[in-house]
Amino acid sequence: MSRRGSLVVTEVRRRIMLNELAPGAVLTELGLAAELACSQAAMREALLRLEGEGLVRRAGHQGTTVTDLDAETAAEILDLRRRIELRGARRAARRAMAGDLARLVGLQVAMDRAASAGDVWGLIEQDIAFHLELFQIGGLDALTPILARCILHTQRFKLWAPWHHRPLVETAARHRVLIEQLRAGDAAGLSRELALHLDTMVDQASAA
Amino acid sequence: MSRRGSLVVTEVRRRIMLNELAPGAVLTELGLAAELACSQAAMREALLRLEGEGLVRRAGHQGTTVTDLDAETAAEILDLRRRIELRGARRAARRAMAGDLARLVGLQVAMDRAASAGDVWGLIEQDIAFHLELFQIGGLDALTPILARCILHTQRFKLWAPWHHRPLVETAARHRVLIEQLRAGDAAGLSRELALHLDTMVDQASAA
DNA sequence: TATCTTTGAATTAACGATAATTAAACGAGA
DNA sequence: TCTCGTTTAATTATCGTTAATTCAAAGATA
Repeated sequence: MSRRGSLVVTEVRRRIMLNELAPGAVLTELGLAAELACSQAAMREALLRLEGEGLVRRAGHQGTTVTDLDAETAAEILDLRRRIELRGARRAARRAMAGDLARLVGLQVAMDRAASAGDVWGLIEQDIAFHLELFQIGGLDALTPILARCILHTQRFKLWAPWHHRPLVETAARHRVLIEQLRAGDAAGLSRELALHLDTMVDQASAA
Repeated sequence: MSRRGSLVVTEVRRRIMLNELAPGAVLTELGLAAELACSQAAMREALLRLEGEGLVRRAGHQGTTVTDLDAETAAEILDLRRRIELRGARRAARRAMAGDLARLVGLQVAMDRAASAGDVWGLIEQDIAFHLELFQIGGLDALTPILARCILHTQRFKLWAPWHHRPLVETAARHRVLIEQLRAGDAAGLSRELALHLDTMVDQASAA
C-alpha cells in the first residue's frame, strides 16, 4: 500500500484543504514534484485527479492554479449536498444491515480518537468517510462521486472560513445520533437529524 | 488545438458513449494506446479523465473497465440534472446578455447542421455544449462540472437505450423555444420549457 | 483428492529525457 | 512614445524504458 502516487495526491489535497496552498496559488508540475520528492509524471497524475475534484484548474502551458471559493458557491453546493444526502439517507434507513452499522461505528470511534488527539485533518477525513459510507448504504452508487465532491467542497469552505471553532470532540459526537436513527430504521428521523446536522454546519459558517 | 491528448480522450469518450466500447469491457492502457497510435502515458491521462467523468472504473492492477448503467441510476441522475439546470436557468433569464444569446444561436445552428447531416454524435456534442452554455449564463460556476457529468450520463443512457428514435432535426429544433424564452427574460417560462424539454427526454426513454 | 506454493504472464506505476507550445520580455522601426 | 515582430524562458505534453505489483494457473506435497 506504499503507493507513491496515492500518497502524493493525498498530500497535495490536504495542503489545499488546509489552505497551506491558498486559492490562486500557481503550482508547477516540476516544482511541486521536487518539493514532494516524486517525478513530474506522478505529480501530473495527482494534479489531474485534483482537477477532476475541482480543487485546481489546469490552464494550458501556464501552470496550474488552486481554485477560488466564495460563500455563495459554498451555499449552492451545500444545498445540493443536502438534497443528495437526504435522499440517500431515507433509502439507507430501509436497507441498513448489521455490517453497515458496524462500519459506521468503526468510523465513529476513529473520529472520536482523532478529535481527542486534536487531529483536525484526521477528523475531516473520517467525517467524509462516514458520510460517504452512510450514503452508500442507500445504494445510489452513481451519485456517490458527485456527493463526494460536494462534501469535499463544503468541508473545504468550512475550513477556509475563519470562524470554524466548534470543539472537535463535539463535532465527532454529533454523528452518534445518526447511527442510532439508522439502527432504529427510522427514515424520517434519520433524514431529520441529518438535515439538522447539515444546517448546524451552515449556521456555523454564516454566523459571522 | 491539435493537442494529441485531447483528441485521444475525446475519441475514447465517443466510443464509450456510442456503445462501441460496451459496459464491462476491460481496457488496457497499452492495448488502447496501440489501437489509437499514442503512448501509454497519453492513454493513461485519457483514462484518468474518463474515470473522473464516471465513464470508466480503474481498479488496481486488473485493467480499466467501462462502467455499467441502469435505468434507476439514470433516473436519479436525470432528477439531479433537472434540479441543477432549472435553478441555473432561472438565474440565466435575469442575466442574459446579447453575447450569450448569440453564442446559443450559434450552437443552435450547429445542431441544425449536424441533424440534417445525420451526424448523431455531432448533434449530441452540440446539445451538451448548448445546455452547459445556457447554464453558465446563470453564473453558478462551481456547479458546472457536476452538471456536465449529469448531462453526459443522461445522454449516455439515452443513446444506450434501444428506443431513442426521435428524428434528429426535431431534437435540434426543440432548443429554439428555450432561446426565445431566454431572450424574453421570462424566468418562469424558460424553466417551464426546460422542464418540459427534460421530461420529453425521460418519456422517450421510459415509454417502453 | 485437496491445499499450498511457486512460477509466469499481464498490467499498472514510475522515471528520465526530449519535443512542442505558450506567454512574456525585449528591441527595432515608425 | 507606441506598436509590432522576434527572441527567450518557462511549462506542459509526449515518448521509450524500467520497475513493481497482481492475478491465475500449473505443479508439488500431504
